[in-house]
Amino acid sequence: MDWKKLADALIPDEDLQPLEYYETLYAPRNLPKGAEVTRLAPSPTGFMHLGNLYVALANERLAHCSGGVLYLRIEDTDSKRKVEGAVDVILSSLRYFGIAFDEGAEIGGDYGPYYQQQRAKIYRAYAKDLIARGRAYACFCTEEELSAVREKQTENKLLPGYYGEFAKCRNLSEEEIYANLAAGKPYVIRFRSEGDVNKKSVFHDEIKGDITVTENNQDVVILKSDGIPTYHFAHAVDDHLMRTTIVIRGEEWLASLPIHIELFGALGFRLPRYGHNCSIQKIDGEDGGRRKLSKRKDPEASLVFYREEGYHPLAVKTYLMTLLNSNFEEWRLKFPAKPLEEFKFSIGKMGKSGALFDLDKLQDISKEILSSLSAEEMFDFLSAWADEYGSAEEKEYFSDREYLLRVLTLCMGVGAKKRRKDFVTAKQALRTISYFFRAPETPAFRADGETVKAVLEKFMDSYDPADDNAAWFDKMKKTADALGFASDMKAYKSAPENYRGNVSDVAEIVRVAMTGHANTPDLCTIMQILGEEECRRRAAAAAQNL
RNA sequence: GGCCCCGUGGUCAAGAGGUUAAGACACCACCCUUUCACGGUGGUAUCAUGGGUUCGAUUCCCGUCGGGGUCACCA
Repeated sequence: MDWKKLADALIPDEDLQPLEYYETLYAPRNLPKGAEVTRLAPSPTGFMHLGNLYVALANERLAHCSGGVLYLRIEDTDSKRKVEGAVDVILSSLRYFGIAFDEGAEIGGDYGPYYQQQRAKIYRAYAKDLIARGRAYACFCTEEELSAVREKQTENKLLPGYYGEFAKCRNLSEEEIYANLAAGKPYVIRFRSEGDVNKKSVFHDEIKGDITVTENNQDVVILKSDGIPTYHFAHAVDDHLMRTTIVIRGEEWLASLPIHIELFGALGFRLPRYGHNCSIQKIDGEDGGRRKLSKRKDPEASLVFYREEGYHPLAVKTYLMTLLNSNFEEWRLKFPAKPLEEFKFSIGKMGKSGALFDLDKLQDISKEILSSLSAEEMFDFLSAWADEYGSAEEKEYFSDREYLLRVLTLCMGVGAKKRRKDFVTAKQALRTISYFFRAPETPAFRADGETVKAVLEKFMDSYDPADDNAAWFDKMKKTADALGFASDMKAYKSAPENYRGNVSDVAEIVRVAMTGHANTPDLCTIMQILGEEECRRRAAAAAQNL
């Protein structure tokens, strides 16, 4: 068989470059020893998964901790799944979560283009070479034929797929091929595998360690009938030409590693190193079964979720880092003020088993991150969130910068001995401080109406906005004493039956009347911020609505 | 089902042939406290299972079980 001629017939493009052209155009990178070249290779489906960020972070840290390069390649080879604006979703997610890449889609670089659609000629050149060398062939099987074969294989408990005796088009005669072409039958290009599934070998995965790989025997499709490559083929060509040194990807790719190994070999490429990262899981149902975070079932699988809820990007990143490198958390606790870029990320510290998504942990980290912000930084963070997701009312909070800054300073405990950690997300923070902007709707008191009324009346009678904290609290105590509550906590504790309650119960009534909440920062300061007039109005309203 | 990966508290996990088996989150208790938080102290709780190797195994080996992934002209 004249394979050269066949290659010309199957891939008739006349404007293909010889392979040496690409090899010299995309010369090996000139980087210091140990520098890693890693990549982000999302497909533009319009959906960014937490797992995307997880893997992105690992690749980013690996590149930048080694003085290497991180690039972004858009894997847009599936025309059916392509979604308008999806690249923007990718770019904006990476920007929001602070994953900075050095070259790639939208910013360019020496190894582009970085959109696979634009690399079609390159793939076709390499595929043509494979055909000319007898390592790839045209397959004219229809989808129906393929699924019929697969069904039969499953029925007979055979390994499903296109291989060996089931690879009908593998040994088509020259006449048959040209007849099919003349008849205009659509075809795909398949790789001619020389592997044997009975042969196994040990492969070193950077994360999993030594693993057993079974040789590939599948004649996988490398060019689809539209002439666009499949993932496997594009991966081999691109990661070779872009000179990727290490590929960190989800462990769902482990199963196709044998294909990639054979493909790289047939193309004469040196295999990059691989690290297969386990995916983030979630408990499913009552039986305690685990599964991957699912795009369809779990809102928290989507990166949009964290943005809408107003999680600080650094909180999400920090949480992911704790999952990625087991010694990260220890480092963070030791150096709370250091940026996470200073942590020495190590691929060897990546876990082998899939972690369960832990919202509690994320929230704890979020509190800590937010409590480390200055009032101004918090203002900016909240403002940016409100711009995009806040209600009209919440957007109004930002019109008086001075006022909001006072509120934030108090609520965050800026300047106090200890910072407060009440804020978890932007959304929750804005809800929490809403009482600074409007009276609570229906304050819920634990005490009975009579008591509430008496306390509010008595306290507001003596209230003077000019009082300092001590004077203010002194009046709170007087109110307590006058109404049969203990003002002295020790006295109360030794004989609680002698009192209706203690000064904290009295304070709670005023607190709830002012804010609607039983838990707030220092009440005295809140009342100063609200202003005398507003405080009297709220006290009166609360007493009236009982 | 075939193939592959994984298995230390509820969760993330450190760990080593001999340890009182770290730490963090969550939970509980107490302390601090004008409430709430913060903070502090303490506590409950873990080596999936059977068999080997060994003086000794949670650690090494094999089986079992359990969980996960994958078997496309999707990535």
